Amino acid sequence: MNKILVVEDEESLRELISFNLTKAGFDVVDSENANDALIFIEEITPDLIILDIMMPGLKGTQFLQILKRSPKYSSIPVIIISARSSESDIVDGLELGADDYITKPFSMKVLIAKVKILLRRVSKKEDNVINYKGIYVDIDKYKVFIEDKEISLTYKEFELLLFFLKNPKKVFTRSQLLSNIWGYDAEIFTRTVDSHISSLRKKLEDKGELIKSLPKVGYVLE
Amino acid sequence: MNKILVVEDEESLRELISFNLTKAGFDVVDSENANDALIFIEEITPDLIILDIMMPGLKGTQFLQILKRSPKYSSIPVIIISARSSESDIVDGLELGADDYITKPFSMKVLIAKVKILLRRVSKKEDNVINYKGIYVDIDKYKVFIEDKEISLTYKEFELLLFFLKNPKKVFTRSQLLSNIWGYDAEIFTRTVDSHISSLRKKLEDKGELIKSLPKVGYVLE
DNA sequence: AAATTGTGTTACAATATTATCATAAAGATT
DNA sequence: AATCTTTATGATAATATTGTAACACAATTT
Repeated sequence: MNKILVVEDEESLRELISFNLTKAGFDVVDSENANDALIFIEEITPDLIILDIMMPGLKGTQFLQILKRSPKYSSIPVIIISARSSESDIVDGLELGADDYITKPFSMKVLIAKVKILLRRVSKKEDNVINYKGIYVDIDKYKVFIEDKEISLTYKEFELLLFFLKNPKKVFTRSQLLSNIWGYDAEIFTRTVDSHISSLRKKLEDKGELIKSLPKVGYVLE
Repeated sequence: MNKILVVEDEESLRELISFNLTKAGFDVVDSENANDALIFIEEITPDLIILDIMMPGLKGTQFLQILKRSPKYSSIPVIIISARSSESDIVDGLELGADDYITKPFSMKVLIAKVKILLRRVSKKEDNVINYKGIYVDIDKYKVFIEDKEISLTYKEFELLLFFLKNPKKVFTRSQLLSNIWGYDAEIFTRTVDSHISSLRKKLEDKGELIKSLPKVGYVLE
């Protein structure tokens, strides 16, 4: 999730922007002045900054200069918002190093679209994920969430869950599971699978009920 | 010198834009329709495109779609110019993949400032610094700082850290790390990785805890 | 040449995971 | 209902993995 820092002195506008960005799925931190903003940048290193250029105290322009001179943070994209819409204001803002300039009043949808564009180039890698009935698995990260709450699985539990998720509604015998996940060939009589199913079900909480057992056959993820 | 392709059907505006861009030091090619523009792109591969979205013949939107679907040219930045200024027009244009949207009538100075911004970002060579959760790496200088304090890493430790920083939160097996950092078929035991992880963790002090080990899987930078 | 540094290997203790087993629970069959 | 079969699950032992210090050797520096 991308982090956005909103620097705006006017409370109602700051809250409106924060609310809309949060709703759009961003992780928002806001600051009512540029001095605090500099501290936040150190702390959270945002992926993008929305900056009101006219503020009491440290001016937006000064803030932008400081930011753009810092090798550490100069690459963070900045969108300026400003009530001033004259040609020279816009050109000045952009020449200071801002990546976009939006004049007040502005549309939240447009702001969000512009935020997305600027972030598009930064985070282009797509995730390898599976989402099935409230079970969310990020395969590359080895992470599992049930209804947005992360749970921790062991290797075998993870592999087992992943196998079911890749083959939902298909019934597997214990030997099939053993050969696919454990790599065993022989038709061994063992309760090992049962045992792992049991602990997986418990960790999946109510989603555990999605793993059904079919007597005399095996297991399915419904 | 940067090459800019201007796609605009209205002759007077096309000439005005071309004239101003040329005066600003750009190498301009113009096209009065989108079909021709596609040919120019093949021939000259411009660094940036200025596109009127409403044109007879092949529409600007269609042109943009074709462009953005082409892996070869999808990264060329596009500035849309349009008489339509409604919120939905702007959002649609941006979502199609444009990098900016300017409504007619517009200021030439602003257009040029925006062109410069987009070119600045493209021409800026890929980041040679990484800043992640208090770990700051200057790749060219081979320097690593944790919370502004410089630490000294060996070559392998540095490469290992860099690899993790470039792929944060992704889990890698020891073999993956070996092949990515040590080379193709380095005849090396996987426990070597553990060893290096261990020393890297120690040098990273409290940040060392960001490198997590996943039993039976590998390591991740959280 | 000696000292230092970087790297890969090994050994062993500390951890974590997994398989197995015993027993309970559930379901089927008569 | 009684009996038999199958599944669930917790405890525990067995196994596998990981962390790290120690060491050897090569490369580099002094």
